[in-house]
Amino acid sequence: MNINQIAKLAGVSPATVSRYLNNGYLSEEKRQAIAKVIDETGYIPSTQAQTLRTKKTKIIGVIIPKIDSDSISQVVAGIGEVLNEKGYKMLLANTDNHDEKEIEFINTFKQNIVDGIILLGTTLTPKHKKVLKDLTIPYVVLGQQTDISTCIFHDDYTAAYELTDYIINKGHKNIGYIGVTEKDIAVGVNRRKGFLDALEKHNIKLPAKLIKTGSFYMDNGYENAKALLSQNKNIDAILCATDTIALGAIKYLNENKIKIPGDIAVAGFGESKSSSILSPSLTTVHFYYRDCGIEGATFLLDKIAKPDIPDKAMKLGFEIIKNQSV
Amino acid sequence: MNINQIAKLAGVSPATVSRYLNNGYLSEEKRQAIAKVIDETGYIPSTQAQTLRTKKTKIIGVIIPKIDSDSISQVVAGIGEVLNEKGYKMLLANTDNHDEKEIEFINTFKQNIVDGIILLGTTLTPKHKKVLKDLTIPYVVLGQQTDISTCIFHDDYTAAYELTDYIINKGHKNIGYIGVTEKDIAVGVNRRKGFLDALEKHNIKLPAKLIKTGSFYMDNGYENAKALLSQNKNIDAILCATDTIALGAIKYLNENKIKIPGDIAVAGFGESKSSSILSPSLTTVHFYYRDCGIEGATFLLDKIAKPDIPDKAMKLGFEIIKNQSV
DNA sequence: TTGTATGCGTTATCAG
DNA sequence: CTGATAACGCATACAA
Repeated sequence: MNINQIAKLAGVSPATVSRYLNNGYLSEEKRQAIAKVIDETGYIPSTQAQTLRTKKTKIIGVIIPKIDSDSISQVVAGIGEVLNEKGYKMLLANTDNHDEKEIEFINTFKQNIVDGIILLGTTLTPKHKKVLKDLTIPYVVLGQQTDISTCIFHDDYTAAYELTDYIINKGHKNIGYIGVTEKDIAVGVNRRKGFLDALEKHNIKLPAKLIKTGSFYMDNGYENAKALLSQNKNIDAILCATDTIALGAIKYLNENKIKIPGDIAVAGFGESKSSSILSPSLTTVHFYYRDCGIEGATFLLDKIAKPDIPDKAMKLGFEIIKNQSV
Repeated sequence: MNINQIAKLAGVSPATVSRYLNNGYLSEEKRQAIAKVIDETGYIPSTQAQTLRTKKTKIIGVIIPKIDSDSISQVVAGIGEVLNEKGYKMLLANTDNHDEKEIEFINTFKQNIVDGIILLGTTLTPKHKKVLKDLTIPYVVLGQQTDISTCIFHDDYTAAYELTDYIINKGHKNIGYIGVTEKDIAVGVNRRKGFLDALEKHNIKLPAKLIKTGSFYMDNGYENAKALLSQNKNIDAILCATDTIALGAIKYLNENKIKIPGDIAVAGFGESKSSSILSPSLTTVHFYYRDCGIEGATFLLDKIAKPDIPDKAMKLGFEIIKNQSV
């Protein structure tokens, strides 16, 4: 079933049917005739052919580092909400934390199959930037600050600074830190810097063995909590770069009957769903993930509609969630 | 940049370039000439035009009820793994638990834009079945049993039966149940039936006010735990249809200083990430979510390649995770 | 082994 | 307001 057959059945030209489908610049009479035929036949226009002509797919590519993460799924939910509402679809690509795959996906996407790209960034290597700059379709970066395009990110530095300040004011001085790779500027660098600067403000010197780095997964927290405790007998708090990592640390502490926060205080970032259910509940930072997705998608669609609107960098706020673990 | 220009630059016909791109039925000489031009120009064939000709998009539509769920994101991760490997892309549609939206998405998808559909089912109404049956492209249903197509699902009934049996054998007799809508056969009906049958085996009669129903979200657990406790003074255990619901119940119990499992035992389904970190850790059921996604995607791609392979129904196993909350 | 010609289903242009 | 016609970029039957 195609537009020609519909035209024939309705006694009009294909062009008129096309008008009916789009602008709708035709007489009431023909409109009804066409409507009737389409209703009877259940005709659906070919998206491919439309795309071939219009160069618009109404599909947005979304690249994420992993799917089973509380924070990321919230961002994706926010994106999906906007896209849905505006009649766009979402092509989801999961890199499983392999950053070369991001480049691969961007290259796949630019093969005319998406109208725009949303990159939920972890690392932005020079190679990434090169590929992105060569992109002719609009894109936004979420979660990382960058000057190459519009980005919407969180105030990781201040969040870490204030959270650390809070922990210190609660009487903790020997604070261990479990972070992630510095290739991730937002989570790896900024959160750690906020932590260190807050310590400095309080004139606390940190021995190197109180700082650990690992993956984004729970076992990082588990293993490095173990390492921190065995290497630092005076340690009285652990700050983890993400809630997931904090969960791993808590698991280790629980298994070894170490009391939280009595023996060791623990805090994380991201306000994962379980943070409020744990006992003691986890002190953490609320970021506006859903809003991040909504803002990003909204801007991207705007940009697609009006390519000349200027790029922007948008920093979102945060909220310290003061729970029982500190 | 299109195939004609490449052909001109390489001094061959467009058809030859097309052959180079596909079967590759040409002389070494021309092959190299074309390769050189493509390399220099960075030419990428138009997916749309290819699709318009071949009717293949290499895109699979995946419809899910919500994204921010441990279990669903695992299934999606499994699907993504397979699709990636086979050069397919994933169009993700999130219904936010509105089942009419599923139908909407199926209708959108069948507009020639996907080669197949994976439906992560919650409810399969007659309307759903009608729309699915009309579908001309292959599809599979995950998480629900159905006879209209290939489905891969979990043994919810036996899991609930054995888990309940375990709870009873641990000395609990006044067990409350917090479930979900019966429109969801797998989670709403089968888990509850397994629960009730296990009680019956032990000759335990259950007053109606020990059974509650609500949403898939934490507040269902929270509110209904409150209701159960206020209405049943002898209650000594609560079985929840999902871990998320159990987390809500635990939150209520914690807030009211009710000891788990001393005063009330709690169990759930799905082995959410936090289940092992909670203290006490949550007794739950491990389902093979990732495998479900992998199996589903693999079968779907097989079906696309060979449309005449027969449909099948595949029931996956489970494992009771005996933790401290019971 | 290669090239020519045609059509996939739609939209845009332009004349009527 | 409407219709004929020409693209969009590619793959394939067929001829060479």
